[in-house]
Amino acid sequence: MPAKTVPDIVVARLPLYLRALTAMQNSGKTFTSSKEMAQWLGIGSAQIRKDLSYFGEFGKQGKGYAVAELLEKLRKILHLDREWPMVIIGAGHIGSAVAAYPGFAHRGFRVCALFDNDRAKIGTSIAGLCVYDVRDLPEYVRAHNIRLAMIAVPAEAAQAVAELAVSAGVSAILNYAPLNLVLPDHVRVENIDPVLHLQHMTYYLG
Amino acid sequence: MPAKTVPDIVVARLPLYLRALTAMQNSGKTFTSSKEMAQWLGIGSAQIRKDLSYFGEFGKQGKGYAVAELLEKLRKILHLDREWPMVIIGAGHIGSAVAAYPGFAHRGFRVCALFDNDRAKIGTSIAGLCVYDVRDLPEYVRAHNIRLAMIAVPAEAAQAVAELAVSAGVSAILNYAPLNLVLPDHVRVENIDPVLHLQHMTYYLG
DNA sequence: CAGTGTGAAAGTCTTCACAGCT
DNA sequence: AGCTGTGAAGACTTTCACACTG
Repeated sequence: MPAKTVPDIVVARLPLYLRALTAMQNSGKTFTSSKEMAQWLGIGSAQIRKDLSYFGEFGKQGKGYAVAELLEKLRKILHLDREWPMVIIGAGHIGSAVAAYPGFAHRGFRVCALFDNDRAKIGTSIAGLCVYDVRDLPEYVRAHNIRLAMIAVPAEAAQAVAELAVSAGVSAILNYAPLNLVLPDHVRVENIDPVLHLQHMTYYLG
Repeated sequence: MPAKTVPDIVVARLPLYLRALTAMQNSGKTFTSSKEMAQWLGIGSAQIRKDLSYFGEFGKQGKGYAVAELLEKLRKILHLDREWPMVIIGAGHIGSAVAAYPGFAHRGFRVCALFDNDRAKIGTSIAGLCVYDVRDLPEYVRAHNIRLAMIAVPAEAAQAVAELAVSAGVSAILNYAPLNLVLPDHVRVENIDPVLHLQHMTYYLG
């Protein structure tokens, strides 16, 4: 569908549009406009129109966008017209909290299992999910065709488990460990480090 | 110190440099170069040099950068030469996990207290911190001169508590609720929504 | 020589502004 | 009349490449 190749930064905004549209739908709206979405999101309306134009023409001239229809299109574009199974590697503080996060299910994702190397945790269950030995990760990933992993182990261990996951077939990683993972180009990595955000903001807090 | 005004995107990278340098220091390195840092971070060396040049000249020609010295300079620039007290609003899943996160203390931040509106939680303690009534937030923020808050309440409640926090003097917010907060321009807001990252990545997972 | 600091060039992203559709 | 979709302009960011320094 994309005629030109789509800038990554544009792709990154689509989930934002999805989120705003979902909120609108939940509040009963059936139509919206680039202007309304823009106010909601705090960005410019032209940007939204241009971003969407990379993927097709979804609006009705003079009327705006049908919320349900645009939602469906965006979901298809982002491959959210299916459910993505995920594993979490690391069953400590962060891993447990992420496993218990109720926000995944309704937005396209399902946490299947946790992995750890701590014998005290292996075999227990967290948030209703089994904790397996990290050595069984490759087998599990292959058996269940897992493409997505979240890494929530200490920084020292992160690179090694990331490589293990990738060698088993994982091709996208959401990394909570505070370091930069170095992985083959075909693997997508996104990072979450709250401290980075805080340190960014303190710059402005004279 | 900044002669020109510094692009925000440059400021956003400084914490990354800080993190890499800290890791280098912990592994015993005393000198590094823009090239080495660049490999570590997966970006270009020229970018690092140019970013740093907005703030001064920190390198030694032909030698590189003294790790400890550059760390100190960056900390000063980001105002991390002090400890920032923070509050967490919302003592549910996410708030509790964030409160228990051990990664703040050594990177310039200290969680002081949690706030919630659930009578069952108020008065209890989580991760060694008191949970207070959210109605006492303004008083607490003023009394302790809090500038930073993390919001971890359900989406429906987030805008209201953000406004409450801001009216009491909070000027930077790290928002874990999955919506866009609309606040006065002088308030800095950064958002963390793991699902956004996942949805970004699934685009590329054919 | 190895590596910084930096103008200038190249590249990318956002915003403008308007033709065209309903 | 109101709003989309989009070239073209403008703004911003990254990268290049080299004079300069210890």
